[in-house]
Amino acid sequence: MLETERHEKILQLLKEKNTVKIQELVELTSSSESTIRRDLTVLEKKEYLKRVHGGASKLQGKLQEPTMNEKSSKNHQAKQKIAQFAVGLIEEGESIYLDAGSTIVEMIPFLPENIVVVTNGITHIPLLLEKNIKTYLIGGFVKPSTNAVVGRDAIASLEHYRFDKCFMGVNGIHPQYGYTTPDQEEAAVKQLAMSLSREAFILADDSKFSEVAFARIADIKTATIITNDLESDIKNQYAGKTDIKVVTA
Amino acid sequence: MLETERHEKILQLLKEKNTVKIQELVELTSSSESTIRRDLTVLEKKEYLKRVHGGASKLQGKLQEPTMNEKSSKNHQAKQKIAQFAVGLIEEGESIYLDAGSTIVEMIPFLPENIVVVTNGITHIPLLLEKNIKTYLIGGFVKPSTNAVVGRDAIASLEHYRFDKCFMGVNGIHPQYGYTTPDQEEAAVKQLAMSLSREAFILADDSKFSEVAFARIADIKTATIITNDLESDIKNQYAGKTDIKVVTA
DNA sequence: TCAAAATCAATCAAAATCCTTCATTATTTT
DNA sequence: AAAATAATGAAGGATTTTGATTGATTTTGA
Repeated sequence: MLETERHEKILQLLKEKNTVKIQELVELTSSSESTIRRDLTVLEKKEYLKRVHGGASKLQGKLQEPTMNEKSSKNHQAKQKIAQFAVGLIEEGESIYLDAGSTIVEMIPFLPENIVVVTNGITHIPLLLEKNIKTYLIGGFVKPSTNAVVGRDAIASLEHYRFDKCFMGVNGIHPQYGYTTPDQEEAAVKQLAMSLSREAFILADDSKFSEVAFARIADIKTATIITNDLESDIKNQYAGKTDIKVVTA
Repeated sequence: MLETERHEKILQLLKEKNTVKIQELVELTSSSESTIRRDLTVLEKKEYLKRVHGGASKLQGKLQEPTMNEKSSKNHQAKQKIAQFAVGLIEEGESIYLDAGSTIVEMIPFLPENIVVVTNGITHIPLLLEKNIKTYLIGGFVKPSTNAVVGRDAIASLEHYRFDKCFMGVNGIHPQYGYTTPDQEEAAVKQLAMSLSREAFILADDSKFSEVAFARIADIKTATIITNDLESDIKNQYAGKTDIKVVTA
């Protein structure tokens, strides 16, 4: 691989995440640990980043609130673990639907090349193209707040496709009220995408459990949940109602 | 193959990708590794790019623009004038189709708010949203090199809409062969968008006249051309065949 | 604090890329 | 048309990059 191409990927990921682990970069670039270490050394010398034990971090003039940092990075780590696990379920040659949103975007760096991705998330596109993944975009109204494509035309556009697997973020998971999200139009798109998939997966950290948002997407049993460690009383609530895959962080 | 033709291909790809591998260029130009290496050496000396182990990368900062600029910056001013004139044709409340591509993107800063825009250019989206313009995106395959949405699904997606006006970039304008562009799939999308519009406008600087590219979009008379100053012999060629609006720069 | 685990730096052989040279093929000039 | 000039592709050895291994260092968790 081209030296600068790898450097760009590293800096790109760092831009999104503030900190990166060596192992992530090894997988992202499919090169060896040694190579990544050498890259980091070079990039540090050029003052593009700061090396830290275990990886590298953004180099910024002012440090942010340490409490904020600690919390969000922990949350972020959980998200990444979940995303990485989700990608592990994908097999070569499959066609995949990726929901718009920050939960799902974490999957992209880990995706294999030989798949077809359909998405309604415009912000995913550059990342997908950078990975040389065949990418299809749903047509329709672009919701300004989230850069997600929704509405009547999005529904019609979706009907053109069928998926092996789809991956969704949601705002609420509840044993009785099912999966929910605040926006009615996004819910409709998610619902249809799920019904067009052989298998549906919900990615959610533990904070989403027992929450209920305005618009209902689907019943709890229509998807497999991928989440991080759960408290045991929550686990019991869902026992037998649907598959839950727990990623231990 | 002509030397300059290869050089242009190289620079073109570099523009899109930031970094290119030798092997990519070998395939793209179907010439040997040696030749590509020689080309890169030449282009580096002219400060069009930077060689790196494995290929070449864009040189960033100030150098890249000004060297190119004898041609490009003059060209850019013309493009802007043309774009501004085109926007002047739009009236409040109209529904507009904007083609993907660098010619059309120049229009966006001048657009009024109270219109509806449909586009197949993903890179236009953030600019449009920033201006609070109601934006619809065509669905379909995302062409990596141009970030344009094309293909069968794009065609189907387009059929949902009707436009008051559409604005297009093209690569060739010829009195006999009409409007042409290098990519067959993009041509199909342009063609349909034009036929869905009450009025169609082609934005083109004078370098596009008398050129012919691979894929035909439409006959010369199906659109109004917006261009900068033309030499009089060219003007005569088109006299009576179609409307030409000339923007004096 | 200490020991186990993880991460790191240094080294070296293998692989990939690069440069030089030369014969061959195109293009231009005469 | 022939000669001169320029561009091309292939082959070899030189150089750079890479990945694996080793032992040193740092972090982690009891």
